[in-house]
Amino acid sequence: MGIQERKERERERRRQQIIVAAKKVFSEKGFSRSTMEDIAKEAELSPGTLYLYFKNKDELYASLSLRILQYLIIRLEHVNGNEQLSPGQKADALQEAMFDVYDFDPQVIINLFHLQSSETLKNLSPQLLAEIEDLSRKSLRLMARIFQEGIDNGVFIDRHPLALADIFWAMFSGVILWESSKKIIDENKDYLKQTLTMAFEIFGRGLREKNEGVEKKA
Amino acid sequence: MGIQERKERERERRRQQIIVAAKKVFSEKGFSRSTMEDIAKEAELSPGTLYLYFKNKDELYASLSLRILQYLIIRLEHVNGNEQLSPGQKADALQEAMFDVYDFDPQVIINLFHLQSSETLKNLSPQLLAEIEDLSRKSLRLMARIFQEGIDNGVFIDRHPLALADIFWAMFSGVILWESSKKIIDENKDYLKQTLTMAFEIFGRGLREKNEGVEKKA
Amino acid sequence: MGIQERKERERERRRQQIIVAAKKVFSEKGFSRSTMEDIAKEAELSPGTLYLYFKNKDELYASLSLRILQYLIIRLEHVNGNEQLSPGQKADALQEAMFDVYDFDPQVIINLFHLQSSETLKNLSPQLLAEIEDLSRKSLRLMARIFQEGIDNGVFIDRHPLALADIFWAMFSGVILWESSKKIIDENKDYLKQTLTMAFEIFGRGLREKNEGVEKKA
Amino acid sequence: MGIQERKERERERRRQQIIVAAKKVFSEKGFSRSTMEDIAKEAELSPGTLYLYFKNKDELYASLSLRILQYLIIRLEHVNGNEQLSPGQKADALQEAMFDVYDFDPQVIINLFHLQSSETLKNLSPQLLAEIEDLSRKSLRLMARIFQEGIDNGVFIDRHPLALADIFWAMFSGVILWESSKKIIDENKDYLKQTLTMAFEIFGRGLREKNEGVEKKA
DNA sequence: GATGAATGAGTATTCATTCAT
DNA sequence: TATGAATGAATACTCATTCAT
Repeated sequence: MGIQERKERERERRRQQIIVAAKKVFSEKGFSRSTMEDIAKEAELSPGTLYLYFKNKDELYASLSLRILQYLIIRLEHVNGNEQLSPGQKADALQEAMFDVYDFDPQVIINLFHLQSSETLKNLSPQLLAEIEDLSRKSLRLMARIFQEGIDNGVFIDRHPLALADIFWAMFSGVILWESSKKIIDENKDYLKQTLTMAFEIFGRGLREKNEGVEKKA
Repeated sequence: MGIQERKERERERRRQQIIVAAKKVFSEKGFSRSTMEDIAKEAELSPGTLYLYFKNKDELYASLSLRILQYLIIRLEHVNGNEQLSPGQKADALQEAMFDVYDFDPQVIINLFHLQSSETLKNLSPQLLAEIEDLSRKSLRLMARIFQEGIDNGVFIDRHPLALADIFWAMFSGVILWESSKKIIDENKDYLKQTLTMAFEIFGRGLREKNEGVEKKA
Repeated sequence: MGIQERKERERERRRQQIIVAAKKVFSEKGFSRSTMEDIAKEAELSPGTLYLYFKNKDELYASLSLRILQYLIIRLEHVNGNEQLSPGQKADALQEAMFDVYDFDPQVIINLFHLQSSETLKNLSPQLLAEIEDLSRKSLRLMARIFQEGIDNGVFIDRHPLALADIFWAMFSGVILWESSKKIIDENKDYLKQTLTMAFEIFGRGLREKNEGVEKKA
Repeated sequence: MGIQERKERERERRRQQIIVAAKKVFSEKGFSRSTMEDIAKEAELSPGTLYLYFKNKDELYASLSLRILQYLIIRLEHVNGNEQLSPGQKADALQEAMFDVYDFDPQVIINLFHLQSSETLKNLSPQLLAEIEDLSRKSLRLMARIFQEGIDNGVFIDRHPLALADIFWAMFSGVILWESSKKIIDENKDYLKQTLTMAFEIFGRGLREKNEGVEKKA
């Protein structure tokens, strides 16, 4: 058992070592121009070894996103769990967390986009796919909970919290989060339009607020 | 003379025919999984013919972005040129224009992202590259002018118009526009943070506006 | 008839125009890296036009060799026909002629080599092939006749004139003439060895001649 | 250490295996009509493997020349190193060596010619290029040393040894050696003419020697 | 587990040649 | 005749993946 566990931990360490190397290489060259050999070299391993830890190149790539989602969720849970904070302060803490995510990996945006490609998804194992979907959804809900709380307390204006979480995420990452994007690209454009319309409304209010009176007269 | 002109027009028609086919194939499969043969088939041409009109696969892909930027600029110029509209109405018209851009090609986002990869840029001819940079900058300035006008008229609150244009574009397309992104990725992350901080401030205001009093009390 | 003839002359002029262009391009880039389009551009014609005058790229290339062989034969006939010259003077005149051939086209060597490739020969029309073989043989015989005359007059040492012609040609062009090379490459190595053995003998004699006594003592 | 060395030897074996296959295929079809797949098949390897040992098709081809130059130099060093031989005997041994080189690879001539094409040279790595230049020069100097010795001993007539080496090589291979040819083609034709004039002089002497008196009277 | 040499299917690109105008 | 746009077969080269050691 102890041995089993130690082995498992060792295995996990290797996985992380590879992911870190992959992150570096993908950042520099983009997905399709990075070769498995590049990554192996960066990780100071042989190409064959990579396949002991990841089924294929797509899974390796997807694991980057998984990792950042895990990090994001830890940060979100921490914000949510802090009973001391008012909804407004939580929104601010959320913003802080997002900046840290960005520091952790400035390629978040591109990673998550690449992941959405239906061709990429085909090459992922069902487990990995399920895990990503799960974490995506979870992170969205965690964000949404922050807004929900604000709305419940009458502190935020009354909007659907999930949409707000999307907007927030969109502002941050320049990307509509995985779960939503998938819908957009694969199914229809309505969801995007709703979210964006709401975003623009908020944006417009922020933009004109101070001089609203003037605008109305015009 | 007339012949020269007709030929030129014929040539342009062919280019468009290829671009339309490429757009379709790239949308369906993504860049690296689309082959030149796929595109040729879609365009009902032979692979060799593609190379009479585009230097290589990267240039063909980049031309998609060029095309959408051209369309965007036409729309923006139309909004700007309409003297009838108040700054607020222009902001709304801008939003309309952006939705139309999205209808024109829902892949805008991915296209522009792909374009930012420095590995991709290496394969573009200097002219094409210059043209893209020029149009990117031009579109940003056109958006900025709309906000500038609002600020000058005391209708919008006082922020740097270029940053507002960035935010607007980011909200819409889920992407930080080419000119800015290049800065972010290649140089430093400060510019992004500034823009985002501003975005969050506007967002926060829009979010809490109605109940600001309550929040303050809390 | 007059019209027919004028047309034929016009046609020949075009052929020469193309050959001159081809010579230039082939000299600069070598055979396989020269494209028919390069040649067409150099000749200020369209690619299609080239095919009105030459069956294919190989025939165009072969025609270069044909042209130089024709030039060579004219010079050789002139030397042979001059009754004023002694065999020794004819040998000197032969040398002069060869230098002129070289000035006419410094690529002779490479042209004739390329021509020998059996893969190239496959693409030539039987007529062209026959013509080249004929001219090659003719030029060798013309050279041989000069040596024959010297031998008959007791002026040159007694060797087979054809072999002497080969050696002469080899020295000049750095190449064993078409007829011989073909034998060497396609059939066997004996002919080359014979020729070379004789060449080395002559060379050795010329090299040591002055001090032959010394050498013999050693 | 031992492992490192064994691997290196194994690697060299593979290189030779490929070179041998390439030699065969190139001999049969010529450079441009031989495909990498042909060569791979002949070597009983996959196309990809060829690229593990040679950067590209041109480098593989150039390596054939390298190999023969290496062989030639070994033979020349052996002749030069034999203190037993008189200059005249060394010249004869040189001739023997050249015949063996020819037996080793009857394509020498064509290989070295191909190598001279400036378009080919562009695709070679600087190291390989330097190595070829070095060996070319070295082999010429080794030949020259044989003639130098003969001249120094008063056995050979007094001419520039390098030019003699060129003539010798030209007779043998039907090609003016790389170093010289490069001068000829890229710079000017003077060097060739000098060499040839000297060759013809030697030729003429060998040709007429027996009957020189007769000729002079005529 | 780890290696890295070998694989070979996959693809961008070229270019001799054709043919409608 | 001349054109030159279009063709599409041909091929060098890449790289994810495997497997004997």
